[in-house]
Amino acid sequence: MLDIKILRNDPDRIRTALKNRNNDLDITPAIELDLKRRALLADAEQKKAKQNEITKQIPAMKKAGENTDAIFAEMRELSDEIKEDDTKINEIDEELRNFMLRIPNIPNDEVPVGKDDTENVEIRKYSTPRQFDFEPKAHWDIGADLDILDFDRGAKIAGSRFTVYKGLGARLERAVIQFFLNTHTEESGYTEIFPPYMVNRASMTGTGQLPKFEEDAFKVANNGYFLIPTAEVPVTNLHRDEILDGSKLPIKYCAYSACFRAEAGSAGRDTRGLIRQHQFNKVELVKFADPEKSYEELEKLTNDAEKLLQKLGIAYRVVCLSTGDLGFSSAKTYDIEVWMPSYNRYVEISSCSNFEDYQARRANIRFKRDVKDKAQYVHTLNGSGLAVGRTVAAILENYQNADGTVTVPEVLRPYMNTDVIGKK
RNA sequence: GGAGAUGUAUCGAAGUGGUCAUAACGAGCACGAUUGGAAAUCGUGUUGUCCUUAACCGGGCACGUGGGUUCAAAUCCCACCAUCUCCGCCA
Repeated sequence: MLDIKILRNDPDRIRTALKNRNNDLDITPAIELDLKRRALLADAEQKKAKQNEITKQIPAMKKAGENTDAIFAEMRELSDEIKEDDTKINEIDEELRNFMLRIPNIPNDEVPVGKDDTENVEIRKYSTPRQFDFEPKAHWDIGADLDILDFDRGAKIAGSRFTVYKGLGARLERAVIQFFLNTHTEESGYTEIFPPYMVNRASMTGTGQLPKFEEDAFKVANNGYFLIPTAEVPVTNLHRDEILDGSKLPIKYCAYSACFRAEAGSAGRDTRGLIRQHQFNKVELVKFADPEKSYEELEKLTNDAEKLLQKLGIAYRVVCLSTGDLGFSSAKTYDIEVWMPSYNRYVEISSCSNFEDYQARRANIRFKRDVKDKAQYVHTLNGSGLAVGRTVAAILENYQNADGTVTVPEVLRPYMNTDVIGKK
């Protein structure tokens, strides 16, 4: 959520941001609601002040034996008026809040202005795509041929966009998770969290998934909870409604979780393989940072995620998302894209964002530099480190051999207990 | 799932319809006094948020959350949430 003061004092800044995002939302109604709200509020508060003052005198009047009938009648009327005002204010409040929750974050000045993902800017590249001296297969074919991925049975027992991992496939998925978490905790200083996979509405609102993107989430029928679309939701909300100790910043968490996405609106896209599933595994990195250092922390976080692909020895590139492709809550995002031979292009495997105080304001996460200081909002950041299913897909494709087997990347061998995934 | 209890500031805790939410009392914390220095002791200070204002001042709201009753609610009523204890069920 944006600071309402920006709406009051510098609405054009929001208008520009919306325009750069290709968002045609008109904020005029919000400005009017805010004005109306403040006028009503001033009126109601004046009435309440009067009510409080007279109420204070009543015990003395009663003690003195004075007749209070007239004053009670007058007060009843005042009380009714106040209730009426309060009802109106509450309605406007909710309407305004709802509106504010649907205004996306303002992109950072450094973010390239662009209409969509074609105008993202490549920042750097690691290694070069592997050149094959045979016709490489797509990971879904490799997985099926090696009997380690079972898409048909995934569809049978659940539905489309669900996959069963089997044998060394299941083990590879688990190895990747282990490798990621161990690297983050042992080398990069993150504290591991294992969060709930279901969260309440307040948590989903805190990180920005609600109210605008409710149709993208799975909702649990009998308790109204949501299946998490990413560990970002429970982990960022760990500190919802808290005031953090400034000397402890940055707080760095990593978390493995399954992630659940309805993938509404992406029917027909990436229907084959592991790229777009209703349930997938991901290791997420989350930081709570001092506003003055958050962009420094974004670079570090992105590097922490990149390190995994370097260790795995797979080509990737980092792009800075343009305003037209930037996520709703984010002020700046780097995507890490891994080389995927079947797509013959780079495919997103991580998205590293600085949300500045946008999520912190929604989730009310603050900090004090010193005990005497006033609490201020932290900056929240997160990034995938990395998407596990897509990593497995990238490994299968980039490490495949002419005979149909797949070489296990060096760093995963301790977890896999084999050098090669071969036919049985 | 059943029964009971609890929810007040940083923590413990008092307050059961108005004169104690500028929230008693105790602790913590900050500053000061005392001291060679510390402990102990003494003193002073210490909630958040919203509206208004250049600022000061002023005002509103908040006793788990949301409603209701009342001229007036921490206090009475209803619903919900969380925690604890016991019972049942369960990996």
